[in-house]
Amino acid sequence: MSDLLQLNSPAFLNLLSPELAEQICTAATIVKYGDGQLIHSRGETKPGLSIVRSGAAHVGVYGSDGTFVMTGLLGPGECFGEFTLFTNLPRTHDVSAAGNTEIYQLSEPAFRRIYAQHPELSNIMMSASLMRTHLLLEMLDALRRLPLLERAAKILLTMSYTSGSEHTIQCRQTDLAYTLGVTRVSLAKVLKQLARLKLIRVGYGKIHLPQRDLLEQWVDEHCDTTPLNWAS
Amino acid sequence: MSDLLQLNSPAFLNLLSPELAEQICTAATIVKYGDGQLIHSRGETKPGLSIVRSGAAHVGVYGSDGTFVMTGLLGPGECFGEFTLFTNLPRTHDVSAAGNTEIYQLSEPAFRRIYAQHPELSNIMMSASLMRTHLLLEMLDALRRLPLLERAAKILLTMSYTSGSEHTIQCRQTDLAYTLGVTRVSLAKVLKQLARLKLIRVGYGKIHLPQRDLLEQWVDEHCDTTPLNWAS
DNA sequence: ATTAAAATGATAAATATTTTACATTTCAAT
DNA sequence: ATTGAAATGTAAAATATTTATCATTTTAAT
Repeated sequence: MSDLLQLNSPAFLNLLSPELAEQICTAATIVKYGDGQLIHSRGETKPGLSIVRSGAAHVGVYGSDGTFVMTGLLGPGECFGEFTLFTNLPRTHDVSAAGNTEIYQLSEPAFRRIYAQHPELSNIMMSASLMRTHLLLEMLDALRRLPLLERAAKILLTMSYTSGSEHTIQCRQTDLAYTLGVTRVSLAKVLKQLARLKLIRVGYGKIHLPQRDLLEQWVDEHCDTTPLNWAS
Repeated sequence: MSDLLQLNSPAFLNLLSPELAEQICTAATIVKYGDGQLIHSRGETKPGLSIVRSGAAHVGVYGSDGTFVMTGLLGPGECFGEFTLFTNLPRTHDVSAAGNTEIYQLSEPAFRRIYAQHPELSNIMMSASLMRTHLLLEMLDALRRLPLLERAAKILLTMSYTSGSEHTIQCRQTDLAYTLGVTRVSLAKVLKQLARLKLIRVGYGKIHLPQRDLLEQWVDEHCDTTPLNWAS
């Protein structure tokens, strides 16, 4: 029970009061994307807030050789694009749909209007952003400190939290490998090990987590950081 | 000129209007720390905002074996502790002084008062937080994609941006190695290479960057991500 | 049902990294 | 100036990862 990852933060949309959530969804346009379709590109400058309505979104960067490095997988309720609203900088990531996906697209003016009307929104966005920072720091730590087997388990678990679906993670081994900073060959090896441990099942274009609690427990036991005493 | 790292974001304190900065510094207590002294510990719950006044702060986590994994180096004007103000969670990192260091410690009530009085503060904190997220994503990318030599160069450069001193980075090779996710032996090897390239000079407990522009240029040429066209 | 494209499975040689061990240098305290 | 602790320098064997191929499985489209 010690792991920071377990502080499974609720998605942005669920942090809002029902009224505010309602208002935002109403003000937004719902846009549908097919599997693999590009939602936003790195370099775009048009600002706006996006929230996953259904499906999931892959966030990452295309290298100059065309390879895609995934940095995150966002499920329903998760938002992205805040960066464009609070800094005058272009988008830093490519975002594409994982399966059929609906996105609430909120234009900058609409966002500003709501933001001005609801002072509590700033606190919520701040807390969401800080939570994300925190997850990133955990991910960095995993990347640096954990052997590949543990690293893979931990990141699969993290992804399952934000992906929306508890038992299936939609992504190719090639992408996962890049996310973990290793080659597909190395990844395949550890996936097989995790499968032997009955923690996952490897599918075609997806990884199944038959019982996430088991994976949680395993990660907990094997990926120690100094336990935080949340009660203290 | 393509690299995201080059978007050398100003420190928090410098984003504030002079009046606001003044008010914050006045409201805060200045606390002095000697080299290596602990400023905050992971697990602490007392909230508050800290800003480096002089010197520098090492941010990281102690593993259960006592080893320290540094995740960042903060110089004058940089802040930390926002996490404790916007989430009800304990501190997630250990922070210690690198050399003689002065910290502005702003209590939660003082922060809240100023925060309520200055609506623009929320935007600034948001933008600072998002910038940090961004740096972390860059760091993650470097960790995953770049060979050790390039990775080391890039992270040294990043550290030089936030450390306050342009030409010297205060940290032991052991810490740097952990930060890069490799052993000291591997790190030493690439540091020697970087030194041969005249990009750095290795000291005792510190690394010198005689000409940061040279390092910048080298990183730019060797650590390609798809260039962002900032002008578009 | 057949087929082609996409993804996974698997292997071996080449390369990189870690581990382990010990030598040397630097710094600060006497 | 001397000394001990802390940090860096270096080397070789053991281990892990990548690279480069090719085979097999799965999926979706005809």
